[in-house]
Amino acid sequence: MKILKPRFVSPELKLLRFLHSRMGFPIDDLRRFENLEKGFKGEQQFDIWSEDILIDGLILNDLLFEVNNTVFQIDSVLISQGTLFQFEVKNYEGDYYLEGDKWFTLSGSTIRNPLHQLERSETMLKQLLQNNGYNMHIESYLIFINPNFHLYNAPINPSIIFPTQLTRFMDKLNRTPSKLNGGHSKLAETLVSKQTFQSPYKRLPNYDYNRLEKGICCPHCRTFVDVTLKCKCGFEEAPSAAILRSIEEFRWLFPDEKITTNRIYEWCKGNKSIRTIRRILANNFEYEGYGKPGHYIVPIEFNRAVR
DNA sequence: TTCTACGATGGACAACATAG
DNA sequence: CTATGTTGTCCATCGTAGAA
Repeated sequence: MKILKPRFVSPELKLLRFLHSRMGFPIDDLRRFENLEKGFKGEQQFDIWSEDILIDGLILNDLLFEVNNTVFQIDSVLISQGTLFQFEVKNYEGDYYLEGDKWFTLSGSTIRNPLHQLERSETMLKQLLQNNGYNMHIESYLIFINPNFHLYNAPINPSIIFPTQLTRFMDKLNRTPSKLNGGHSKLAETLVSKQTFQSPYKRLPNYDYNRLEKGICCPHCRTFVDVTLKCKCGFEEAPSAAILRSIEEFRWLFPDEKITTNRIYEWCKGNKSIRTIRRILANNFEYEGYGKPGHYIVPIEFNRAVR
């Protein structure tokens, strides 16, 4: 098994992390942030689990497509010789129950039926493949990755893989006969190239520069560090690395703002002298202009998703 | 161990470029 | 013109790696 497209923190989650350390969130945004964070943890767990897939196959993670003006996302795809496996990973924790085809948490709040979500993406995926001249057999699975998940009134549905079934499901996957050829790589490339991009900025809470807390955040625990750049969590960082990381955060949060020495000095809230900031900027980036309109050219690592 | 040299840092200040 | 922001230079201080 080969991972053709690894999983990264999504731009939106990245932005939310940057923002969350610097401002309070309205309750809806906070929930959304926590859900994304939890979902990502689940996907990471799934990635660890999927390392044991030993068949000749290709894995593509986090695919985002648009078919018929509808956007859908797939957590993970495994291309084998005869079958394209689609995995929707859920990191649900605790007790849930089913009434008919309605899903509830034990406290009684209703959640979106993940099976509908799964069927929907299978339909769309099938169509996407057909549009591109493929007619591959698709199998979709809903993977509950968290061992502390339980579903009362669970139906007998082979598309659902509960935590206790993960090992046997893996065995089953590994018994899938599979020998890939160039066509499969072509299919994988097609899928990667047919992706769509969504602006990560649309669904963020409102924020403005003046109301964000300034300073340098520890990349691990996301709390502010003091002038020593030694975090309470034990993480320690070289000055230039810390400043460059902070510039990166600023760049993500304010893609249209010009990067100047003073701006970054203020953003890092005097953790380092303005002279040091300038030196680090000058050592790492091109400078354009002079005086008031002068600024550094800091490349942004994503260019299709901006705005 | 102590000493030394060097690079990184930071303060002060003058010179320069541009917006308004 | 002034205000703002950047650059370059000079110089003192600090921490540390390597020499003595």
